[in-house]
Amino acid sequence: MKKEDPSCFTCSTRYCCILKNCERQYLEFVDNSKFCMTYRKGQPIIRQGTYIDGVYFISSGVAKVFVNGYRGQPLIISLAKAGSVLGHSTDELGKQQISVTAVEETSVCFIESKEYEDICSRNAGVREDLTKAFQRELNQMHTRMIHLAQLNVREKVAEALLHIVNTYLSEYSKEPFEVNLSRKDIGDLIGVTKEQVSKTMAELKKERIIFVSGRTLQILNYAKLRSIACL
Amino acid sequence: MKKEDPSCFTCSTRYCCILKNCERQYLEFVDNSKFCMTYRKGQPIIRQGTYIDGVYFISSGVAKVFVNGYRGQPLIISLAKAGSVLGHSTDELGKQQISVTAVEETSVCFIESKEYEDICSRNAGVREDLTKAFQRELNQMHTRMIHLAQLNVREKVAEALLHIVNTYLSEYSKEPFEVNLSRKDIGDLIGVTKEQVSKTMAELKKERIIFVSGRTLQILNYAKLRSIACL
DNA sequence: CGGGTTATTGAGGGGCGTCAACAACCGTGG
DNA sequence: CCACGGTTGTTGACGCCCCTCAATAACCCG
Repeated sequence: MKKEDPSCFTCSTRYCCILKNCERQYLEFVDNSKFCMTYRKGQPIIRQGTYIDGVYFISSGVAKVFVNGYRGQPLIISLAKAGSVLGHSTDELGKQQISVTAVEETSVCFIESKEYEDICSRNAGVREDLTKAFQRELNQMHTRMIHLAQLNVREKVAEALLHIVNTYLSEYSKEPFEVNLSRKDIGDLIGVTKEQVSKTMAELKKERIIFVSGRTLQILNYAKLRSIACL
Repeated sequence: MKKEDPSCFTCSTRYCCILKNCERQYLEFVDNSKFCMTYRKGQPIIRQGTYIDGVYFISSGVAKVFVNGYRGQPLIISLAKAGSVLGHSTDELGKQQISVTAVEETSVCFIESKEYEDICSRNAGVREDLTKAFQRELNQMHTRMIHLAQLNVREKVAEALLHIVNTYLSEYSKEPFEVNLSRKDIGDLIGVTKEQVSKTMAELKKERIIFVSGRTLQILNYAKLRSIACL
């Protein structure tokens, strides 16, 4: 799984929360002490219930972050992409509270807790960025809670599709792309059955708001989709 | 609204996340620079969209933390009690993303951002505790998301009642107590209509799992209630 | 005591989950 | 190359859960 380690200085996520305001000397330190790995489609990166003494940063790819719900139903908490931090969702004892699986080929960098804390304690800027990252994540969870609690299926599916596009395409773009998520996965993002996802997507296709064929997705009318999703 | 300020050293939340591992000299600093206030039942403590340059700590009372959802429907994110931190849910610019309202008489201490950051930068212990507090909050949100996404109304109501008891009574106790939340509020905790809350509570009462009369609540059978709530 | 808010309860209807049958797709092996 | 089994996606029928609406009751505060 090990690959030649890329440099932090030329990383595509050079301006992510941990690297952005890190002083040069510490960045060198990170660069030397990090481990890099690549996971293939479907491979687990983190398993709920295990212990990991460190933090992962995604440098490329897409992964699904999920928890085990009730009656064997998972709930996908979020889709992680380049720049996302993984592994800080632990309980008091450090046990991972979430699972992460690569949705497509995904490269990550691993930094040990000790080093990670060291950098935080010495870099006010990094610390601040990390706090902001936590806040951003909390706000995202609040937004998702509102969606789960108050939207109907059609609205939820629209929102899920926008979430997915946002993960795969850097800017809102109208080009078609390959979604490596099943209908069940999309449903697990929003607490809806795979059948309802299928039906709703067929509906949106008929209305010319999206184009779908298998796992190829294309957004034809962002304005309409956003208005359906109550955004 | 101002009252005589109580001391941090004798605070009932002396062992909360910010005070627990704070070095004595900084605790004195906090003690001197904090502002204390008391809000009456129904009074807003924080309003979504405003700017607050600091953080609140609840020293006593209960408050509801909520966001504005769609179609005028609020969603209650959590119930805050002694030891809870308020005001760190901001967007990039520092705008508050949540509202907080006192559910019963509530006392809070306010610390300015500058001082708060100062303490964090000088106290590794406090910093660690705050990170843990963030993690705990994120995990709680994940759990609530599963509830919102996967439970039916009966299960959700059971869970809401346990959440409420947990807020009002220090230990799981079977004594009756006064809930200063309307049926609508309870519904807004779980994304359910007030009518459904009413009906389900009547059902649970008939089954001798709880006793209710108006806003007086008593849990008669914790085991049963927990099993209904999938906990 | 009366007006306003809150709670209770019932009737009705539709949204959405469940189930099932069928179609499409994919990788494997003959 | 096609055959074939397994997984995934699609579509329809059915029924129940839960939202909506409305009427009545209980409560609170002046």
